[in-house]
Amino acid sequence: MKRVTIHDVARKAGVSVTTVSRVLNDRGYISNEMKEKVLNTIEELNYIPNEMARSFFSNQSKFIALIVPTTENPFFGELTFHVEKALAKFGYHLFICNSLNDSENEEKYLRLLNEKRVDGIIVGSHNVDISEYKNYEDQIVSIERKLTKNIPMVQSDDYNGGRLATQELITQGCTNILCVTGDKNVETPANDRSIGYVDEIEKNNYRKNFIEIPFQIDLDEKLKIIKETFQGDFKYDGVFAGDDVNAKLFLNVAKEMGYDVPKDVKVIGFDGTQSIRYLVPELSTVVQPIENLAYEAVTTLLDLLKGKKVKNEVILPVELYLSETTQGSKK
Amino acid sequence: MKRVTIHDVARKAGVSVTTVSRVLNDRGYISNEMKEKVLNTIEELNYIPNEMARSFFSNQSKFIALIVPTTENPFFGELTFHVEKALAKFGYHLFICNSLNDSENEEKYLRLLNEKRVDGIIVGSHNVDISEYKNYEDQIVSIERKLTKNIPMVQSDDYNGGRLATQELITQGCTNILCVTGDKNVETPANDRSIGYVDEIEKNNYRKNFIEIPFQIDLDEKLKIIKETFQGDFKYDGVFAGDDVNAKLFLNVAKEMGYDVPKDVKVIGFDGTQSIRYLVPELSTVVQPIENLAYEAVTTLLDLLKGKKVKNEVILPVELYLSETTQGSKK
DNA sequence: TTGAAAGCGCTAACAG
DNA sequence: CTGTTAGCGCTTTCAA
Repeated sequence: MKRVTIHDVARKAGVSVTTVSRVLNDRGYISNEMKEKVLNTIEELNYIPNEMARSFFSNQSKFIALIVPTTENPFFGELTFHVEKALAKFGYHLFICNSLNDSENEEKYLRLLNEKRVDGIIVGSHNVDISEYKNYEDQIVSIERKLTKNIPMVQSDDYNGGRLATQELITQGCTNILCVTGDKNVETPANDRSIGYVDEIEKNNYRKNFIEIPFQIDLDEKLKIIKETFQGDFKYDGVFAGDDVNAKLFLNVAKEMGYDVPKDVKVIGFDGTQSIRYLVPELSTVVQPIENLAYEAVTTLLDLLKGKKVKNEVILPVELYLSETTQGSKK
Repeated sequence: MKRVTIHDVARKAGVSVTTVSRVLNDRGYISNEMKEKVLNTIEELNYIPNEMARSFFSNQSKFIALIVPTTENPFFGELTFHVEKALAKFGYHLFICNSLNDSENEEKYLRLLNEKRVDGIIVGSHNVDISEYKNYEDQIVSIERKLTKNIPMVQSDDYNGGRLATQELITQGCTNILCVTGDKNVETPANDRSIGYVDEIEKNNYRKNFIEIPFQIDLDEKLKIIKETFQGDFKYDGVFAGDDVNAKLFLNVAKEMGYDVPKDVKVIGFDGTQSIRYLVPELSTVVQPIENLAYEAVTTLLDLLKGKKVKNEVILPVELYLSETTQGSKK
């Protein structure tokens, strides 16, 4: 069906398209009489402005891309939700890209975003050669990921989160604590979580123990890695699990192996998504301010696009949420 | 910065813009010589076609909207993920709309989608007066929601899922089974889940018991409704929970109240998202084929847009996944 | 206070 | 096989 255009409105109202445009955008001088006439005609014809034409003309798509490994993961799922909400508030729309942490995917998306002329990009993914992003320095913000010196980053206070979690385990009497990390060769503030762990462990002269579980492998593989921890004597009495999914997988394995949490081993996760807090309420965890992360990333990016000066780094505080996996049942 | 356009390429290559366009789209006759010259220039100038201009001209945004209550919910989160994947496969992009099941939001989105000229809409939301959607009958497909007679719908075999779950509970010895439903006055195939329940219960001459938990209320309110079930004597020995989130909330409350699952009461959920299967592996549930739902919805919609004849209803089979909440620990 | 006309980047008749 | 030209729907000079 043929859509009604600004010309149709102009003709019907007996005015010029310029006048209609003026009414539409509330710009320039218009007599009330004209304005009303146009408004009525718009209503009558049920005219809906064509944003594609506007975008084309103004050279602004009003789309912001969010690149994440996968929205299937609760953390990125909720992040996505809040980013969309924040963007909508400012009249922008979300263009979601699931990179699956595959650099080829990510490059394809980058090309696509370029073609689509998205106005800006928020990166929460962990891949691709940083060089690719250099070309976009004036329209990128990252979340929990350092891309280049110049690209602003928004992150949680990962270091402090690591410390809080480790401290708590120690306070609860743990002396041999395992720290689960992600890919160590990806430079991300999430690594600071283990630095926080290390600092607390060293302060107490305990032993440091690590296992590495790359984020992008599938859940069965993660399970396998965790199970290997239990081969031979399982000697840890505390686990700082890096993220909540790992933490819960760990709980599952521990249960299967007949270990009692928190009696035999205490566990603290990281992220504290709403899904986890309701679906796995027994899990103690470090809660990231996901909604704020999203909001800060969005506002920082929009400021950047406006040419404003923005902070190179925004660090938001985390909070320890304690439950049964560290404290025993609270009944 | 000024972007390089097709004109720049044409000028530099010493050809007409038509020729460049032909190369770009691989249309019409071009000599290899020309083609190569153009291709080289494109490379040299690092020319990236402006999709906004193309969309504007072709009147196709290549965006498909997905309207869901909220991607925070694991089911819709995973659905969104798979819809994006399917769309990408066919060269389309996702425009995500979180309606929060608020009809005002949903109408605002509808207006926006109209302005943005999205090519089609997939509705997985549960709100808004159906009348609103009538204007889009030729470009809408719904998932698990009947909108109008003419709008194609893709759904799981909810009825059979309800039967399977109820049967299983009965087989396991339950005689007084509670069925948790959503909003009964929203017409959705999810209601067929309780019809399946009813049919099985009646076949066995047991008592029917219902509680209603609207989807859109927040999780604390859901918890409250569930807790009320436990006021006075809790008399059920089986629960068919409508969806997995409700099921897990139920498990949490039962545990808190000192009930043993599955000894005192057996529980079966519905949805079987990957999140749930890994984060709450003990939960027995009816698994929906989420990825297929997404894929069918996308292909049906794209066919519809091409003017092809499409099925008015696609029903995909579900599968019962049995675990500890019905069968006791499997150790 | 209003309108005519140019132009955003691209594709597609149409002509050569 | 290649180029000229018009036009997609809108906004914005510029002139009246």
